[in-house]
Amino acid sequence: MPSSKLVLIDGNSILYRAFFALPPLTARDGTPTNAVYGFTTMLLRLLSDENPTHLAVAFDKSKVTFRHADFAAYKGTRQETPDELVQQFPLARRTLEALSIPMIEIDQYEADDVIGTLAKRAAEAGFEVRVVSGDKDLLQLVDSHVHVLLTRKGITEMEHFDEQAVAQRYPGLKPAQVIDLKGLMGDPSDNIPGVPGVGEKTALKLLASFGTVEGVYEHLKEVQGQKLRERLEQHRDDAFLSKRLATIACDAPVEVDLDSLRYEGPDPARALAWFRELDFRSLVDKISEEMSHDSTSPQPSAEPGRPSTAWDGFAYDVIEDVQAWREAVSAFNEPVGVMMDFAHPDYHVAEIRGMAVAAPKRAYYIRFGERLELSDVRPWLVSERPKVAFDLKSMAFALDAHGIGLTPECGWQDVKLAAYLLNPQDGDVELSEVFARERGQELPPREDATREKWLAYTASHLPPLFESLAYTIRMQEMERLYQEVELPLAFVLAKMEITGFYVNREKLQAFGEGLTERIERITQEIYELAGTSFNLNSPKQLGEILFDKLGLPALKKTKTGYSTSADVLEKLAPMHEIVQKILDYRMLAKLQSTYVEGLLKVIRRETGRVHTRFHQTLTATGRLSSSEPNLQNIPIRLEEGRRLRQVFEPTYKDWVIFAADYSQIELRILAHLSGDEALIDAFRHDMDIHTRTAADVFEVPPEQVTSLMRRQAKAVNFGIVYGISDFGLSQNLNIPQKEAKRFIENYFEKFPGVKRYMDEIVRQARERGYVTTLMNRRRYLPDIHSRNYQMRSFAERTAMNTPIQGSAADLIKLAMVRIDRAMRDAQMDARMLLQVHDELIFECPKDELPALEVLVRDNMENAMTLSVPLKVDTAHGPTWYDAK
DNA sequence: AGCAATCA
DNA sequence: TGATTGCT
Repeated sequence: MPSSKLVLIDGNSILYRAFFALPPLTARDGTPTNAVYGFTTMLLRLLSDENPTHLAVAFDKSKVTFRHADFAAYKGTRQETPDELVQQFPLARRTLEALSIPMIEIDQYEADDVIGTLAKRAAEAGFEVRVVSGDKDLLQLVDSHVHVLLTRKGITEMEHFDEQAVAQRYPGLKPAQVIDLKGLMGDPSDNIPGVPGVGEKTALKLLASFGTVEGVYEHLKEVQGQKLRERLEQHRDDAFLSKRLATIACDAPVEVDLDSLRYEGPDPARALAWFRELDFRSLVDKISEEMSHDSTSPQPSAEPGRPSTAWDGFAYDVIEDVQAWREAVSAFNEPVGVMMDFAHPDYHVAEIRGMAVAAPKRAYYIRFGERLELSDVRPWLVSERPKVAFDLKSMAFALDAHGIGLTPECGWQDVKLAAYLLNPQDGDVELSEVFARERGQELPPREDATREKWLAYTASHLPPLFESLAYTIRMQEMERLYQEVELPLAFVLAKMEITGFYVNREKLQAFGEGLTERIERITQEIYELAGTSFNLNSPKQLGEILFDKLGLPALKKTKTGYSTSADVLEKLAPMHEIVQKILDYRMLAKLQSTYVEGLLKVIRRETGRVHTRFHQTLTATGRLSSSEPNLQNIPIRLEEGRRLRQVFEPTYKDWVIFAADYSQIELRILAHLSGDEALIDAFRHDMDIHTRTAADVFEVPPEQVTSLMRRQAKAVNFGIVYGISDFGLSQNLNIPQKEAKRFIENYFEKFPGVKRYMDEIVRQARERGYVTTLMNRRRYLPDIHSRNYQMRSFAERTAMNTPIQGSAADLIKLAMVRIDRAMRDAQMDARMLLQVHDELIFECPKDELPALEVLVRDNMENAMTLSVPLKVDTAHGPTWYDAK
């Protein structure tokens, strides 16, 4: 049996060294991390190089120690520890916690003393001991079983000192004489005086002759050199004091049992989660690599028939009959990873070939066929047994097509959702990207030939992956957002996608035919006015016609040429009748191509409905997005486009479309977040907020607010929500930037709480590197420190906008989850169809309308309690158009 | 501010 | 990929 090996680390010394040895380094949130980084890399290096059986890190507990009783000025010349280092001590402690490494500190004693005491005890108990520090004083501890590792220039480079190495570094010196050396030399860094004029050379010579400080003074007369003798005589007390100060107390009251320092290796999930939080990317890679190879850390066994973490040797069993399935699944008593084997890359094509079910130590591929059907695994899929998936919404969608309805109560967790909450800026990511980011592991390529193995392999990794994500989510206080909002919402969204929205194809085609006629007519008119035909859809050709041929002024340019955007064309409209026709053409063409043709393409033949996809893990703010088709941008502003909504009908004849939207949700959230009294007051009195803003900003009574004033105030309110810039507002209102600036200044004067909030949130973003929403959804803003004005300003506006937009997203998502549950509880037939950021669209039988209205309004208005009331407007009608 | 779709 | 337009 190999002997026990104890590694003792001088935490303070290493952190101090690391801080000054490494360039500045910060986490995403701006916290300095260079010292912790060095500390951690050193720890990991030690673990792999020394392979300790026992391990501890010692810290100084208090500034005042027993040494100060002896010499008040001890360490008196030390500079104040820099703030950037002070901040890192708690991080170092949490690092040790994450790595499960014991920490020791004792009142009145320094880390040295703890180390000396433990080293001595351990050596007596037959341990090999390694002491790690940056402080040469520790060399006094060296003996045949205690070696000292001193950090070299960097931090991971170590110089190994045994007795021989000490004698080499200080010619002829024994480790025990280190204190005598220091007694004579002193140590300016600790304000230990020593004997002035005695340096290392002289001290070593003296000690070679007389052994100790005591020996020197006993034989003072024999010392060569009168001046030296005089100095020694004069500073006798200093010499003895210095020796005492340098002497490590090997009898400190350390009430720690050596057994309790036994080191079993870190918990990989905790360690990785913590390193991820610190943004130690290279360490995340490194440690996951080490853990998958290091035989001392807990690993799945590599026995025959059992999976190892490595792809090549990965083994899994194929299950094809009910009996084997039951046996396999009943043997799991831990969270199980599940990967569905879709026959098609699009989950809306809900064909399922099989599924992988695996934990780190056992993996199966379940092949569906005659002897085992999906319905056989249904009880397990809907049970409360803990199961981990990647993209639950797609599973819930596909399984529903096979009569298996997953609910939030079914014991599922979702790696994709968890990963999104931790890094929303990455958008919709693949499983392989999460693996790469969280574990530093490359996933093998997904190939047809190894499909089943790939699924089993990845499934086996899902549970630990989820564990580490969940740990960080808890640390960032997003557990409620995950458990009570995003996770249950996935099931709600799956249901909405499954339901779809009925589209009256004939109406839509007729609408399109009307458009075609108008487009043809207007195209001819434009060609006549231009005197030539050209591609109206090409901004380049259009620009040539307008600005070169017709000689209209080019008001704005783009990177590639003239700008022909709507705001430019609107200014040119009075100058030539072709311009308005082009604007009309643009509108009609948009309606035709995007909405009529686009919608017709995605109506499902079988259902006559469109089944949009809601992306729950895409936006940086927490909003949903919608695609194929995007039902979140169906026209409404202009009547001609709005009519398109007439093609969206209820499923059944006697049903209606019901819509409920939050009134001024973002400004209400701003009122709450900022605590601005005027804004809060306005909403408590349910005023028309734009009129009220106009009255304040233009200093007139509300009755005298003109429509222009209200329009301008409305733009200011928008600007405020988006994080105002005078440039942006001037563009919006088509006014000089100076005037826009005055509007904003006026606004902030009337709403000082808003001003304070905006300043504070930007300050917070700078300090922490991120901003948060009401439910602690987080968004990192690394550009907030950019030297580039544009990028920095953008980050600042994002800092102002994200808490507002993101909190609104939190709010409506929470409402959706509750509404879904309430509708199920009440066994209603009504269905939620769409979410459009601040509104929800339903279809329901006419007779359910009153109950649905109450239920929806209640859950939306009371989703959260803010300092202003939440107001919901509702409407209904025979089509979406009529629900206004 | 945040998205998606279309076209060249 | 960029320009444009649709939505909140």
